[in-house]
Amino acid sequence: MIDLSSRLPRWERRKQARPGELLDAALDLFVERGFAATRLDEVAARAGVSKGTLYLYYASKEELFKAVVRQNIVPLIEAFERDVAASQDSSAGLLKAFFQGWWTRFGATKLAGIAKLVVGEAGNFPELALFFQQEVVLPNSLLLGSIIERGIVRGEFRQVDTEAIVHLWMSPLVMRAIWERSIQPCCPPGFEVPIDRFLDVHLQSALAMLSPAGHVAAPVG
Amino acid sequence: MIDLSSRLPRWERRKQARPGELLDAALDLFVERGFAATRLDEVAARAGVSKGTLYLYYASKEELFKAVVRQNIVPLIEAFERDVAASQDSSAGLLKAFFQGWWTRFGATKLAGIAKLVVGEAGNFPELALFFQQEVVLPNSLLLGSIIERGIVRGEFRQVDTEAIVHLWMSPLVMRAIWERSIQPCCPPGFEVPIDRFLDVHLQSALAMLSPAGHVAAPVG
DNA sequence: AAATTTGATGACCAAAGAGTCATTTACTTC
DNA sequence: GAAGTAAATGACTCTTTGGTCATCAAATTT
Repeated sequence: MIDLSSRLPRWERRKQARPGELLDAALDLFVERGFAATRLDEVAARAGVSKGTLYLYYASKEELFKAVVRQNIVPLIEAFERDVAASQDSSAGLLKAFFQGWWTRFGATKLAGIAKLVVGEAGNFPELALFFQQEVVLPNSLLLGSIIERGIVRGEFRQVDTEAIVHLWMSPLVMRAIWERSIQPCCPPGFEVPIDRFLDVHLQSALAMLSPAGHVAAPVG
Repeated sequence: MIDLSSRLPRWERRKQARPGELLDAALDLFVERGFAATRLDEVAARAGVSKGTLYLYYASKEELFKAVVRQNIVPLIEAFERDVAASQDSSAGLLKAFFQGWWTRFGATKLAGIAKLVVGEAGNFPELALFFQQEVVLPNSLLLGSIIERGIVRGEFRQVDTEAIVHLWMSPLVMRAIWERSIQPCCPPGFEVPIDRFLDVHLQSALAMLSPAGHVAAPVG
């Protein structure tokens, strides 16, 4: 005997809520498994719907991924840009805020998993890599570059090779973020360098190089 | 009409040569496509044999990968260690040689593709990540650390947080190597910072921080 | 030159997984 | 409350691929 009176509807129509729920589920799974290894069945299941429903809202796996980036990372960068533009701080303080802000708002969050994914799978999905470069990497590089140029213009920093420096200084941040999500979790025993110590040394090295009274390194070899 | 007299044997028995040929083919494909996306059929085809033959020599895809690393990267690091141990140069010169040697012998070669692969797929293949960490990353870090310690002991460098510095200074090298094999190839138009300029700025920054007369960065924030 | 050994093959299997679509059913409208 | 709309389903197709194994045939031995 089945109790028909208490039967719940098998599903609900929730056109407004579905896209966001699917995007959240997709973010989690893309970050956990990468792009190729994420199963759309599983994304749908985590969002509480069937795979067919997912295709109702996103035309393909790639479109789903782009939507995840657009919802989560693009606005983050835009907020970052506004903060920098509005800052009244010294350029050195702004630089410190950039490094720390980058880490706490991006590097330390699950969003950094997206960066790892793109780097690892760019070769197999060039479309996604191009999209990420244009929407995320480039704006971020320009932002850091603008901070450095601001310092130079104001006479707070000495003249430097801004373009090279931007890449040089993003490297430790990006690398650390990737590392914590790839090899490190597989290697439990070793005590790692705490992030504070790491960021500290990084900032120290950066400010040393920008100091207008900057010393000259001894020529080598 | 088929000319039977010129018919070649359908295959040859070449127990000695097969493993090396399979390893070379596997290296190329792992680097091109990554671990998960590399097809064993294709590895076998590139080595001129069938998939069944591949399994005659390597028990699984993972074992094949480990064999590739053992043959190509492990000896490279050992040679590197010998070079450093035998060096009569100043510690600053040794450091420069390490950065440049790392780049020319590893970063600029297809072997760097293996590093990209491991970073990107560590989450899905923890065994491989652990193996790579132990056989490649750790020895490399220890080697760079030993150079820094050597300089400190000799009084050529000031005291620093060696552990943090090792990670900080490997980051730009590894990141650049990964970058050139992931996102950069997808984004043709932009002129990139040439590697010489990049390594130059990197070394400059490193030596600045190690200088015994090292300046003190102005406190910020 | 027959018998034996073993390197090599390729058809095969089972397990995924991306994307499709005929059908069902929760809501809306009148 | 009947009819209509569209949100949601889930079974299905088509393809791919790691790994197996019965069989074949090139060397080697006797």
